[in-house]
Amino acid sequence: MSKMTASRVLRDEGGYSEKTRVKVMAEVERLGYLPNRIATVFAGDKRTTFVGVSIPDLGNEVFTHVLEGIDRKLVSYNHQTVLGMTQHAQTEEETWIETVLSWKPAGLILTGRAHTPRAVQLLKSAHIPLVEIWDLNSSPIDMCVGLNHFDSGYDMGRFLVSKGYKRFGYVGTSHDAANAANSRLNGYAKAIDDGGGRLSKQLCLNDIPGFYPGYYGTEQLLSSDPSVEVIFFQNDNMAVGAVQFCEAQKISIPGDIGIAGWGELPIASVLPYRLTTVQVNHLRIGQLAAENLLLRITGDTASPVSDVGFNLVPGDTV
Amino acid sequence: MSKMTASRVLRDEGGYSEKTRVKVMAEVERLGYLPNRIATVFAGDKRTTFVGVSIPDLGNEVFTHVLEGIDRKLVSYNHQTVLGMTQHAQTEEETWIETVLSWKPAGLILTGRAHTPRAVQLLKSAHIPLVEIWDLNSSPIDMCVGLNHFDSGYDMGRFLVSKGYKRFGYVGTSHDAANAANSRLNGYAKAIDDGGGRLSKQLCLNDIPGFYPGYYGTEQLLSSDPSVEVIFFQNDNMAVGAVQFCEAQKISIPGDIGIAGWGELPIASVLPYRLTTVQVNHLRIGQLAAENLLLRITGDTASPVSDVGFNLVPGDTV
DNA sequence: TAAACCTACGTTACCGGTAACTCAACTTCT
DNA sequence: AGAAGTTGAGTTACCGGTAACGTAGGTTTA
Repeated sequence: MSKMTASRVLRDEGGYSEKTRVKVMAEVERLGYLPNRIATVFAGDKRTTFVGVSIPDLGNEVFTHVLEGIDRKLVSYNHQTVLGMTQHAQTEEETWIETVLSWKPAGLILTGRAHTPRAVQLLKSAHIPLVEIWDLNSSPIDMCVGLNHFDSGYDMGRFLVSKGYKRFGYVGTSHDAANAANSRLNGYAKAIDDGGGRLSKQLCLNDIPGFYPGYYGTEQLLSSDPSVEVIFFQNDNMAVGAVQFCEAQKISIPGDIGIAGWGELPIASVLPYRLTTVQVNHLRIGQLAAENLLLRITGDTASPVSDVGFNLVPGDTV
Repeated sequence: MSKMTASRVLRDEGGYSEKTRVKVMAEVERLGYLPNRIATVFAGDKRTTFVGVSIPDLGNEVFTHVLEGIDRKLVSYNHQTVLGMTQHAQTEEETWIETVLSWKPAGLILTGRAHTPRAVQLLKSAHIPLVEIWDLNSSPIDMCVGLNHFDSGYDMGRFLVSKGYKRFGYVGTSHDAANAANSRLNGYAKAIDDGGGRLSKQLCLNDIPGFYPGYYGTEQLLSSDPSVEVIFFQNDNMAVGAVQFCEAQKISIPGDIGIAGWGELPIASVLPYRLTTVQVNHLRIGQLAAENLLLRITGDTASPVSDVGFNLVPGDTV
């Protein structure tokens, strides 16, 4: 029997008899044959079922939620996630993009919209479906899915202004001007400015945005500027750290100080009071990114810009 | 110029003149040539630089830490992580293994030691480096890295017995008998039995092991059996949920009830007191797994069983 | 009943690298 | 100077699938 006949049976392509099919399948069983998908890709100048997904880091819960949304969707369409942790560095991302492209992925999903010029060049000339997630981008390389971080920061700022606060603080962790957290800070600052308040102290710690930096960041901010009445944190983890600091120091919330987080992470559900925060459906971002990518992989069209939006949660901590 | 000459230059294989090298590199630059690594793998019956990494889910912080340890190490040796979320299901894992193997990965890292018979068969006949992580296994398919979960549960049980507790409780989330958390529970139960105490109530919630299940699980356990004096939780997240529940209900810790967690997750760092827990270096498990795998990929030998151990943290909550 | 058509296969060539071989030109040694 | 070795190339074949084409035998149609 020719290998072509076997190939036809295995691909369920038709053009073979039932008798032949049985014979082929018996042989497959006997030999424990597993197809070499590499050969198929190579032969047909096709692509693998891999989708490269780059995220800044895995320590940050929001990105793992996004990743989970992506992978679940991809798996259900027989695709696999190839992970890329960029450590918030564009050069790392560029290296990773070049490597992953050489393996002929079906598509790419990148976090953030800032890339090196060479990376952009590589992405464009690869001619494969691409989704930039997290921060919304009016002119994506191919597609993008996310929310407007500036607006979410602005809305929080405006809300806090409406609560009567005059002196504002901010605690975050990154110095990277191009990132989304910074857009939130910019929106927040703008809203405060528009509302006649004053952003009297902003802190960008050189740490990961977790509980403990929230804890000591609060301590640091309050000791260097005790006039601050309310603090907006980069995310809920940091805000929870702040709440714990205040509890430990018998600082009343929201009596003595207001606390606001961002991202609605699970931890907030067990606090003694509802945290003021911005609710974002991280899983949905991942799902939508994967869905749009898969549409393009199968040759359909997909919306170039998808806004998943956000919800301000008033809470009880301001 | 023949493509063979170009191939030699690009692989830095020697046997070419400087003049030729310059000519080749100029052409590479001009065409924006990217090598097709698929072709190389295909031609030489070689393997890709992909390493399949299966984890139960991404919602659980411990696994994301392990994954981070793995990926960081792999990246530094020019390998890439292909993610597999098995959703705690062996059949999902089997399907994923089959798919990933057809793409000729350099190696595999699997979480847990329980696999379907067919999966084991596939893994054995693939003849590639393989590390089973998390729970220690005296007879791994190839290699394993982790700790003895039974022992960690036993040690915690013995410690609590030594503190004078008589009536014990447990709150976890899974019903899967083969998993590591269950080994901890078994070790815990054995220590209580050996110490003459009584495991009067154990709860296995059908939920993810997060803060909120810890919160309502505690409520459920205490209302159904108020005699329980100390509760061991599946992980720190659940224990923190329990602490929050007790704070909300004005139940004193450790006066009215003892709380013990497992895994030393970051959240514990901002509690008002030090949580009694078991410290495990999750990142180290990932790193070591990747290290051993890479050793085997490059043809060296690596230890078949690596125990990363654990530390009981006495804390202030019992 | 002959032409037209379909069914179930087999044959050939190709994808893009690289191992293994060949070979001309040049260098070094006896 | 001739033999032997070295250097910098080119040539050929192959990896495992599949697209495209070929074809023998059976079936349908005019």
